[in-house]
Amino acid sequence: MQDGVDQHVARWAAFWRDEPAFAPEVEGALVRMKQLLRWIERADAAEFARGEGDFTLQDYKTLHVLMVQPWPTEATPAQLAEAANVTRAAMTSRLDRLETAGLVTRAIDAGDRRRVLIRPTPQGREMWNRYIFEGMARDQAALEALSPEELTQLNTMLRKILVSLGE
Amino acid sequence: MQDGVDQHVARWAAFWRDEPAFAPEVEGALVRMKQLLRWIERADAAEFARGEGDFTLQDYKTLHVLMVQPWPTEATPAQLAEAANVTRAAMTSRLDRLETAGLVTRAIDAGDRRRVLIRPTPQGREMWNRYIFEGMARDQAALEALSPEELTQLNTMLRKILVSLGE
DNA sequence: CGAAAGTAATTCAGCGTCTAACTATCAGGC
DNA sequence: GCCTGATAGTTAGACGCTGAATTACTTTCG
Repeated sequence: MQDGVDQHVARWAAFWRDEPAFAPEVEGALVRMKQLLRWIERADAAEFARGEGDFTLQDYKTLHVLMVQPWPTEATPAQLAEAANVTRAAMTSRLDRLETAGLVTRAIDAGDRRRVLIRPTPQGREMWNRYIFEGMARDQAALEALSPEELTQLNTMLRKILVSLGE
Repeated sequence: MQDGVDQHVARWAAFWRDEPAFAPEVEGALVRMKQLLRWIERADAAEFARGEGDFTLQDYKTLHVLMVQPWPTEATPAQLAEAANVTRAAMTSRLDRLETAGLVTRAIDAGDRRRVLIRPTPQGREMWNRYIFEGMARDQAALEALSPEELTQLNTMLRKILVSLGE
């Protein structure tokens, strides 16, 4: 079996025959991961584009990184920014939108009054529930080509990598 | 062995005990891939942040999707936009920058005069060469936790997934 | 042949994100 | 108890991206 990445990699393997920095299996794996994640991203975007409301994929992702926090479901803007991979400034404006939409609340931390604690409202939880299962179903469909054993192996390898990177 | 994703997944596994849409191994694999790619992205960004020139990581990525084209190294803006995962409008302005920097050329396709063919200049090729090997070395370092056999297995699984998605 | 539909690149307005201040609060040293 | 330095969040201005309209060219078909 072969995919588009194989051809791409084969071309460079021929070109860089004696170049130790070029590792076909490394480049192949990374390009494939990028393509897979992009495919899922597009599927998610398509789903939200269909929806007529003004609840965007970006809003959903912001809400998601909050809902995924350990109990009690709350976090500071800085933590959410880190989890969402955006700057704190960007998170401020994202939270403004979610707050005015009534999906999250802002509360000053009594122990450290510089900090702000973000918590979901009941409507926020409900909104998240409305999309999370469909999203997970799409994720499952995207990986359905793998058997449970293969999926476990895949996780084993990825886990090794992340542990080696110090996460 | 366990990583941060395991804890995260274990929490939700307990919460959604009887929810078929939640597949721990699926969510785990996707979150891990995202984290790995983010780690590499940050390493690349750090490298370019050190450089004092006005050649940005974004410029590099744009140049890269061009250099990676099959011989002869040329492509239309639309192809590059697809490869770089941005809109054509965005690619237009990216190419403006590269063109004024003397790294690529624009030429009207004689066969179809609506099309524009982008080609690297010698300076463009040299600029790309200056960064590509360091980038690949970082990629290799990021995956060094895996043995060659594991790397092959990893690619086998990712290939299966991409083929099943129709790429 | 010539009109209509399609395609490629570009331009432009709107908007989200980033960098760099700025404000408020906390912690440590004299 | 203050001053210094660090930290959390927000604000302001610049920049890049998106989506829609525009221009130029090509293809299709009556």
